[in-house]
Amino acid sequence: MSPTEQTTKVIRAWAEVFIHRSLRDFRRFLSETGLSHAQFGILMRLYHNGPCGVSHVGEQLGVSRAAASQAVERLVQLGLITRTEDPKDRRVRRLTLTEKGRALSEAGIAARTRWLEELADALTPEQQEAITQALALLTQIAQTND
Amino acid sequence: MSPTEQTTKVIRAWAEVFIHRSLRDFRRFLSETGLSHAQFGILMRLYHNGPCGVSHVGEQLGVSRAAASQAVERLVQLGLITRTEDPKDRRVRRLTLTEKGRALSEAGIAARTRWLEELADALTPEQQEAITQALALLTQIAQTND
DNA sequence: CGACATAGTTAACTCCTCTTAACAATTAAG
DNA sequence: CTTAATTGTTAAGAGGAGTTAACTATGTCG
Repeated sequence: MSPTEQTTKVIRAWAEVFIHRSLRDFRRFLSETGLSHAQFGILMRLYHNGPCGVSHVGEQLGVSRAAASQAVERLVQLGLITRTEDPKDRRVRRLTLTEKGRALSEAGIAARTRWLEELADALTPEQQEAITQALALLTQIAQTND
Repeated sequence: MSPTEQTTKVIRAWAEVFIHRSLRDFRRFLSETGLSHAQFGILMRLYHNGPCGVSHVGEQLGVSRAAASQAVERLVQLGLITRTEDPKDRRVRRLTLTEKGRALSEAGIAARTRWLEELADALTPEQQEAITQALALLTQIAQTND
């Protein structure tokens, strides 16, 4: 069963608003911190999925190992991640977020979600409840469908 | 009244999923079309707000007029927008989407929202209805609060 | 008209990030 | 052990996209 035309329309309108607002705030965050989009992408990878090697970062970003290595180097110099030797395979550099890196990751997430949280302020408790249930449902289905 | 801890948690989880999925599909779209993020941003500006001048594009992107002019030049060469003289003020180059540019804008929007539409497929009609109402409400409030 | 402001373009330069290629270190396979 | 594969780094160079400065064309105002 395909979504109705009405549902599709609502979804697209919502997506437009979401992307527009999130991106605007996120861009400001990036320019304040001086990080590039790709650099923050690496932080998010480590934040969500834990430590990994340099090649893995490159694959996720769709760039060569060399480019990934260079990007990692910049983040290390900024004190956002650390490179340690993996005891199981000493060829691998295990990349881990520092405290500073973790804090910055969370600040970035907050920058993208703050507008939505503020939006929730404007709702009645009943509306908040309905929204919460709807988003929780969508999130749950999305995570199992990924 | 601030949103409850539970609401905040749900919102953040939802935002994470939304950004992750949308960005992944959108990145693929960009690499397939060969457009940069900023270039697509110009298309979206024209798609949503109609024709405008070069300086206006620069302001929105937060770059100099020169940079905007160069970006516009690339889009013109790609056949995505046209530059015509504004009859009211002949200094101004009126930037307009071509048919190709409009189609590409819509394809980009679709690329970012398709996963969500597919998600709606997996819902019961009652769930779809609840989601539709919730998102419509959020969209409406967001647009008036912007 | 004449001085100044505004819209856009172009040139020269810088910065960032990518690529390929060569390399070192480590592990896996025959 | 020897050879091959894998992980990561480094160097050299290409390209994208930004900046400032100079310039043209047009509009505004005293």
